[in-house]
Amino acid sequence: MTLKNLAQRLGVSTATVSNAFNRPDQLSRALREHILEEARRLGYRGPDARARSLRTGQSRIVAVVLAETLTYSLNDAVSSELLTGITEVLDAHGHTLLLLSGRQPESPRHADALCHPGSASMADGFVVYGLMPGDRLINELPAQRPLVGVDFHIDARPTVHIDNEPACHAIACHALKKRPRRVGILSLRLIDESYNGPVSAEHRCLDAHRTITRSRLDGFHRALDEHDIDPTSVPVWNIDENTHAVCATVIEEILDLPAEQRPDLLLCMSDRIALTVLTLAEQRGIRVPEDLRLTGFDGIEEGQYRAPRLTTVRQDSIEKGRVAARMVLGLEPAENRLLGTRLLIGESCP
Amino acid sequence: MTLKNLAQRLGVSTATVSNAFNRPDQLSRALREHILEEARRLGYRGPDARARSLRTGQSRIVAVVLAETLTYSLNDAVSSELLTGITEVLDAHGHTLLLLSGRQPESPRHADALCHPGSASMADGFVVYGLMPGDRLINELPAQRPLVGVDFHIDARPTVHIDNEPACHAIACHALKKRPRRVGILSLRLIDESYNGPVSAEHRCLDAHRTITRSRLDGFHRALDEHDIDPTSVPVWNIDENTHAVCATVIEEILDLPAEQRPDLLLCMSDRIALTVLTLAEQRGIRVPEDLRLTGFDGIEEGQYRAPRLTTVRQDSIEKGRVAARMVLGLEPAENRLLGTRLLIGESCP
DNA sequence: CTGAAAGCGCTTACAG
DNA sequence: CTGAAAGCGCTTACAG
Repeated sequence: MTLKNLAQRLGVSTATVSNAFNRPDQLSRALREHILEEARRLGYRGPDARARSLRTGQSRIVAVVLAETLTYSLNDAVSSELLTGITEVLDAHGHTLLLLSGRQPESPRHADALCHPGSASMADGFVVYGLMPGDRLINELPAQRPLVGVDFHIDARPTVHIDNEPACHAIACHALKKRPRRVGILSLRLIDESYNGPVSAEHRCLDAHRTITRSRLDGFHRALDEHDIDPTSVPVWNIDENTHAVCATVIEEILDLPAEQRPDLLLCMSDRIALTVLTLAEQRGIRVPEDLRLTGFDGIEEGQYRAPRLTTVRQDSIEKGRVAARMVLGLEPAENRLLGTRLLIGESCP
Repeated sequence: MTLKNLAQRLGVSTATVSNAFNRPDQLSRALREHILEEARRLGYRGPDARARSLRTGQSRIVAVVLAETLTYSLNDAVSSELLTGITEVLDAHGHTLLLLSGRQPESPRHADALCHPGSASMADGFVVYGLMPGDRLINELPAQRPLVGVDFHIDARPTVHIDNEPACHAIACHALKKRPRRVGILSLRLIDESYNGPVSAEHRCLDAHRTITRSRLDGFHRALDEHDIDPTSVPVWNIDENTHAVCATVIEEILDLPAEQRPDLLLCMSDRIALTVLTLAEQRGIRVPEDLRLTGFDGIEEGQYRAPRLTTVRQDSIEKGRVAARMVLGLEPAENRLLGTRLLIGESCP
């Protein structure tokens, strides 16, 4: 059943049927009702989105391109919040969300795929979240359509960011008010290879301008400096994926150090990391904050209803998503935006 | 830049350019390479997905229609696992995921929207997850395209289910081996209105054939019966949304009952509920399992790395998603499927 | 308020 | 291996 079919059966032109669905003001109320009723009766569900999008050049679809795997992004609280904010705006404006992933789990796709934008070119606009592994995917997206980066910079495109460096400086300053015997930093992906464990001089760090982890590390280091602790003396552990399972392997290594080598303050770059420390410390009878103080980053819900609550930086990822979506839809100027954060003092580092 | 443009510039027909992108075997290797190279040089990113989908009738997009709000679904561990399983299969077969929600947060959309399938008609197939509020949305979807229900039944369509009744019977039997003084049931949405609190005779329950909560309740009741406990004597609390915040209001009410009225065994229909009980009980100095035994449902990760681990039913939602996606793509027969579950004994109810 | 006609950008038999 | 042509289902000026 097509619009043309329907028009023939009803003895009107296709333009009239189209108007019945799209421009109520272009035909009489009675005729419109008649057409809609007959459409329903004959099983015509309305104009086909494929044809419509070709004709109008608009699909009412916005794609979110996620740097991480979809599996990760769907299960991570921060990514989920971002998506929540994006969909909130899209919903309100009659758009829907297409999910694309930059980091395919294992896709030995045929070489042909290289020259195909796939369903990406369906979307009216794009939100790109996180540092993509390579620029290939981004270069395949239609260059003329709006594209907004979140949490990392793309040349010649607007970005939505938070103030990572000052936020980390602030939380570290709070933590360092009470002088620790030994500090450690648990970092999210800081280096350019898949690796979990202590970072040493040989490791090649990711480009500072493009990653949030470098900014966060800079904030920590500035605070350490100001408190007369040599940043180079503070060990940094790299965690390649922000999941309980991956965090746990690195953290166990740290918590199982002899008590005199174990840090009594851990600055973590995510709440997920800090929460995993909390759980594993509990299991080992290490008391937080008495034996080990702990800061997180993100301010996710899970960190705020457990006891002890995390001391952390609250970032409003939902708002980040809203802003990005509004830029893509042209509802606000497409320019770089820096969103603020808030220090949250919990019991994990009072 | 269009395919036609490109063909003109290169002095070949549009068919040849199209074949260069889609059917490598239809032209010489040298010509193909030449075309692809020139395409790149001239900024042509490959055939437009909109036109292609109109022509071929395939968009390589599969839509997931979620009964709950996207906000909820993206933040819930079980929904996220389902989506993970779906995207895994879609990715492997070159499809992408479109997210639709049945339960719009607040959308006073103009009446016109009623007669529009919107971008839904873009998709090649549909996975519908959970009981939709009303059949309207489903009836708007193109009837000829594959559609698979998950966790609830749609007339004349295949469904992927788990064995809710037997699973709940089994976990309740386990819990009732040690006779409780007083049992309570914490149920997910069981009644046909937004309500949080004790369920009484006046409440209208949702249709038994369509909801998983009724099946789960039946399983609990059968076990109670077999253990000589009158099911009608066991209070049931309704929780309208499976989030920490909503669960907490109901649970606080229960935990704050005088000790002699408070249940010492709570059968919960989700791990989220059970975990919230755990957190709130901890805060009140109620010991689990000594003062209060607790069972969950789902087997989400968060329940298995905390101490005490939850006693729960593990359902493999990722597999549920895989199966549903494979059915939609026609990779396996579109027929009703019942997936098994596994009883997980943790310390919350040994 | 209604209809005839062009064309969105592509793919696919089909003829050469 | 290549090209000319039809047509996927719709929307939109435009003329009446």
